Amino acid sequence: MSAVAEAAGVSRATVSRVFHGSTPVAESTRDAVFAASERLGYVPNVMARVLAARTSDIIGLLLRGPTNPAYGLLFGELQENVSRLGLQMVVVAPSRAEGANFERQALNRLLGLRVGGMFVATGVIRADMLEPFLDKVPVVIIGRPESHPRIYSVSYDEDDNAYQLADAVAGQGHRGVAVVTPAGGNSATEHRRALAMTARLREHGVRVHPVAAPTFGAQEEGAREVIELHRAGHVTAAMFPADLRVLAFMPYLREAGLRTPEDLSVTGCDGILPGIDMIGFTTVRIPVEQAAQRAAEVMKTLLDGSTEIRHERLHGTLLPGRTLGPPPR
Amino acid sequence: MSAVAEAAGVSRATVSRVFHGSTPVAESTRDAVFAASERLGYVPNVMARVLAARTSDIIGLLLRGPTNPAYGLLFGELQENVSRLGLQMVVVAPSRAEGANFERQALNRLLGLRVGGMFVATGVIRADMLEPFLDKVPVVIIGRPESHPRIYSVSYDEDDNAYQLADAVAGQGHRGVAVVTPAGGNSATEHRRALAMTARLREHGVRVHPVAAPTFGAQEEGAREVIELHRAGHVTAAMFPADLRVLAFMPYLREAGLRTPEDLSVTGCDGILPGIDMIGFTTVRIPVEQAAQRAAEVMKTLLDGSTEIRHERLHGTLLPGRTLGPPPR
DNA sequence: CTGAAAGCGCTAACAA
DNA sequence: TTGTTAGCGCTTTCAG
Repeated sequence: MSAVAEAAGVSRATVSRVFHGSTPVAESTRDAVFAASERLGYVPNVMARVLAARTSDIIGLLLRGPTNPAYGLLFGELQENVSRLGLQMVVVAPSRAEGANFERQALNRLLGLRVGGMFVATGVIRADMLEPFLDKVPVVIIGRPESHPRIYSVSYDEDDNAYQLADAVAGQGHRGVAVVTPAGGNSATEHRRALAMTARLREHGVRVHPVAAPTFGAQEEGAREVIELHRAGHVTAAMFPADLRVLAFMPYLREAGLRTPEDLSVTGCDGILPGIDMIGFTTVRIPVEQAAQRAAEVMKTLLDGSTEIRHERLHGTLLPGRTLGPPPR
Repeated sequence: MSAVAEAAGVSRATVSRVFHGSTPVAESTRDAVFAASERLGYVPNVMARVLAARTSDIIGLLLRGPTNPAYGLLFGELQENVSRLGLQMVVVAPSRAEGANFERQALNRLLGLRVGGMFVATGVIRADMLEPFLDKVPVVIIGRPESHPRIYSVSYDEDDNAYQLADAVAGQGHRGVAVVTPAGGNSATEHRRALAMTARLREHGVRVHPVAAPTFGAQEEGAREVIELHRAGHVTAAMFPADLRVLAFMPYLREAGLRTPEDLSVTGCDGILPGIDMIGFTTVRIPVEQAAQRAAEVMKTLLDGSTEIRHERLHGTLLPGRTLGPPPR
């Protein structure tokens, strides 16, 4: 910076002003500074800037499982929206290699960077873990229903998603349906979806057979039970709380010599997977793009001093596919 | 920090030592410091630390298109490997909203953070753009063939991938094949794959019909031409340089009333998409996990002072699927 | 509109 | 093993 200042024949303070200053700078000086920094290849040191300014326009994203296409999409969309608003974004992902409280580690990594705001898109960090930082950093939780009175959240209306699917299944005339139901501790979202599906189906007078799917990460959990239920003539359709689960289920179906929807209808949820339309899943598409946009907008207002806290819920849209048909006669 | 120091009855330097110091600290003092910082909720300021130490163990990842599942997977795997080696990682993604040279912007964001090392996983940043920083920061390019004498790279052997697929297609007895060939400026990788496929097919004595696919992002580019070529009886198979392109092609195929592989065989490349096996694409699976592992290991040695530069190429494995069969008679 | 000077929170010799 | 003392590169009053 001193080099640039010297080359441009001004003080360091002026260089600073040219780059970020609120104070006006003479056109000529500005040009001189830009020219000099260009020539010298000057890249401002963000660390020093943040340290001195005690504030940062870098906002952090705590992202669970970038491997999951739904999170990948969220990342991409947030990035677009955030930079459209003139903010910067860096991302950290928790890693199991970081030990027991690995999500905590990732959170600290972000906090250590003294980000100016935080997006939290992970199921496991609990709201009260964030509490100590609320005074220092605006936080927006994305994708997970949250009702903390001091934390803004933008999430999906999972109940509505489930209802849409349940209505579609019931509407086809199915009277016995398997609902794969993951434990709450593993995926709050999937758990909730499954419960909502079950409730709605019952309202329709459908006989529901819940299938437990306790293990985290084992997407095929419950597959055999579903097949059994079908064999025994108890169900003509199976509802899964996530597309990836349907995907994992298909080989079992094929192995059992069954076809969908002729023998058994199946539905998923998410609608994000590229090619989902090709495979033809009946599913609900969650509005990731919209969530990203809202989250970015909200962050902006929060950074601008707003203190209004809301918990927004976005609606998904039913994606009719060929895996849902009427029950076999 | 001063607060902690005071509470623990030591100097700030000692607090610093307890947290990161190479110098030994008495057990008792260490405990006192930890106790105090726990009580006061002290989170070290990474910015200040980096500024003072002039070095950082945070390594940055410049990631193109997190929306693409292949990049998402790379992100996830890198994160695991990196933290297993005791390093931290932050990620930035270029955003088109950042204007013309948006990749440049993202690069600067990373440089501004004064990361201790950089992974570059994006097709567009040219090696010579990185040159000015090579002295300051070790750089590892991932996924893109690179031969810069000062930049380490870990990439996929795209020629070999293409050969495997071409051999499989030729082996089925196809004598006329369409190869969708994107322009080099858009995706160097896909361009290279297409050229290699073409060359290999020709070695097998196959008649190749290149189909230009100039537009970036329009995955369905070339679809109609392929259909035409088939209609005219020129080709019995179509090779695409990426799975996503195959995916985009399928609706056209269906619309034309054609089936695969009975009427037309198709192959892709990447093998990353969840459900790819279900769809049954014939493709090559690129070894993302292995690339991530190597990249992390290499980064570690580079940070430890190694200066050895190599350009590693990893082999993919053929994923036979049901979209490739013998030509119709 | 611009310069001087005082830090931001921390590390790294150098002494003790 | 610990404290003292300079900074790291930048921002921000406060005067001019």
